[in-house]
Amino acid sequence: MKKPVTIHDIAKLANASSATVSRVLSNSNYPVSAAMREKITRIAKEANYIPNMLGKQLKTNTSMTIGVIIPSISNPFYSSVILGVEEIAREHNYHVIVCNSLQNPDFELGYLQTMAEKQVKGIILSSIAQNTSLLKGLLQNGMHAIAIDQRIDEEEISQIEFNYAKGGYMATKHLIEHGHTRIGYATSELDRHSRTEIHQGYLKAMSEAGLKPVVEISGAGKVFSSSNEFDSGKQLADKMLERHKDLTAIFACNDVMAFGVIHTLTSRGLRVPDDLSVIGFDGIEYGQMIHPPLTTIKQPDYEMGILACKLLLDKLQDKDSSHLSVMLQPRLVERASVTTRQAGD
Amino acid sequence: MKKPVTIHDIAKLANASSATVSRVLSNSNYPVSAAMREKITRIAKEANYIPNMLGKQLKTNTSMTIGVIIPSISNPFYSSVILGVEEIAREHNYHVIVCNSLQNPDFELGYLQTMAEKQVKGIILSSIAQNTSLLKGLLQNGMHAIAIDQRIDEEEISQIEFNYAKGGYMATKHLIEHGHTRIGYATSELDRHSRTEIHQGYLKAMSEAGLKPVVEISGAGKVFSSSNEFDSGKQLADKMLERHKDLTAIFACNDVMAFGVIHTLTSRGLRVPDDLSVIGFDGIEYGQMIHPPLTTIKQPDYEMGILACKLLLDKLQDKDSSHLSVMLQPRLVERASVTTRQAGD
DNA sequence: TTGTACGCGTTATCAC
DNA sequence: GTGATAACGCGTACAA
Repeated sequence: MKKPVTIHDIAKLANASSATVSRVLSNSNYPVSAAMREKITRIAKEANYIPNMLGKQLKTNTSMTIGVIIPSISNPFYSSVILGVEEIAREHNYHVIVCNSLQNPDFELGYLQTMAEKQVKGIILSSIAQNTSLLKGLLQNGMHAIAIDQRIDEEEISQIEFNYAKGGYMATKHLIEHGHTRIGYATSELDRHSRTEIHQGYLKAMSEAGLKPVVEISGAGKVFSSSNEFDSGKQLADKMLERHKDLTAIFACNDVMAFGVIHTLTSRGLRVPDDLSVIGFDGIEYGQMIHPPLTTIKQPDYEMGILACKLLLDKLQDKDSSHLSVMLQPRLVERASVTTRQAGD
Repeated sequence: MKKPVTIHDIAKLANASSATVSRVLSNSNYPVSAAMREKITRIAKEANYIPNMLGKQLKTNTSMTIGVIIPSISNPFYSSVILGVEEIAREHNYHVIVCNSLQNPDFELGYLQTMAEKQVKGIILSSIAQNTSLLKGLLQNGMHAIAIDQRIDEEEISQIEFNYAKGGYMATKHLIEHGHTRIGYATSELDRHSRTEIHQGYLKAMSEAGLKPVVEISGAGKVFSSSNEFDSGKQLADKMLERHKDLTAIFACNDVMAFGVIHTLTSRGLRVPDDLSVIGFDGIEYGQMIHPPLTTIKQPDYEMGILACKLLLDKLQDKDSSHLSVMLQPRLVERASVTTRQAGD
């Protein structure tokens, strides 16, 4: 492990000053003679020169890095978001630091702190709960933030929202339009903005149609894991079936939970959608792989990541500090888990 | 956006030297009087001091960052790996930069390069193809690497391997032990080490039992996406059913592909496992959610991430440069997609 | 126990 | 067009 070669080493080899070398190697538009430029470029290549970004970043006060804080990468919704973020980041030579908060406020704070220490100037948040004080301080010190999938009451943060309420409304409406009147809603704890909104959408659609809502809420949501959500779905379906034997459709607050619901129904010998229709929410890829393929509401996850990263980089590069707020719209994905209610029901 | 406060600012406020401030705030064990220590700590807190890691890292030549290069985060196997990596990294105050190569060699090289420029000293690789030259150069300059899920012929790289051959053997054997004799193997292109190994395991088990192998290979694998794998599974199952009408079991090279196989079988009115048994490979969580729950071979993904990160941090911290190689073992997860062959078959 | 002064690798400012 | 030289924020010999 030899000592890394610096611009000074190159300068010596090229009989030039480190200033000139810097100008050439950093693609500055500062005038340098063609001959000198060629010479330095050649020598740098021969010497296998690797620029030390720490020096550059310290000087220019810009780390080419953005951070993303999400609940968990194991949630396919978020992994799609990340994929979108990274695509845009890569195009601009930025790197992405992924932080899984696992819904733990301490982890969130820790990540936020060390991110600031590493001079990360832009972050995309989808997990901050109530720790606004630290975040507020960072914003004043030049940090930029975009919030996705979550409402943060902070003037300086651009928001990429998703119309959860409308999504919830659309899903419920879809069932109603297929003749269903006894529709249950299975949801995890209503502790996040998104959850309450979907719930509201459901209630609104039911109310408009003059139908009586049937809501079943799962116990304290621990750390997100697909298995947990799946199990919740199974349990909620069990409860619903026992307490409301006349249901003809169930709306689950996310796709994995819908998988659980379908699992329970199938296990009990009920056919989906012939005996009961099921609709999910999220639009993850696995929805098409189960039986029957899941009808659901699609959240534009990948596009969300793309948009969030674009907005963030705009903020970082321009001095444009307009803090806009975008609202993405839900889309119904019709597959095969919903059918028109049978006359005999 | 005010100018950030540095140790010099703190020094002024505390009537101390920046050296003393540094010693206190960086938790050095250098002796500082209790009074002074308390004073500096207090003032730093009041001033909302945020250390600039770039300065520290430039000085000490250590970025507390590791990089992970994988094909795609959208593959649940890799997202589990990342979760494991990050858990260990967090415990040691390291950050994780996630790089999705999307199997694109140019992206891989680019990531490797900028990683080196950012003074990342450790990386976990699962995607490097043949670009050994750049990697080799970096290793000589103090970079440390761990390879997972892939064989890299490089003396200086620790490997965390998985016994794919044994996994393939176990899956096939499991079917044979359930009385199956006409067993098809559905696989994506045999372009990765893991793929060829599983294939070999299948062949070995078949050969030992004196059975004739039936292999169907999907066309050129583009970028990984669950949908693509799923579609491959559907198509391969179609082909198999047409060419080999007497099959009683199908082994798919990954779980998502098995989902596709099951989808095709179900669509054709065949019952799984009553008419045909299906076994997968990977052990992703979604396997338990489909119908029937998928019997599969479990790769310890999360544990792989944990182990990889531990090994890497050991390398970074100690000067211990022993390059060991670990081989993780497969485990059969029995669910409900395999059954004993019917007498009438 | 505390302070001074230098260097990490780079870019920016100013002379030439 | 080129070259000294001073920062950037921090850690750390070395001196006091």
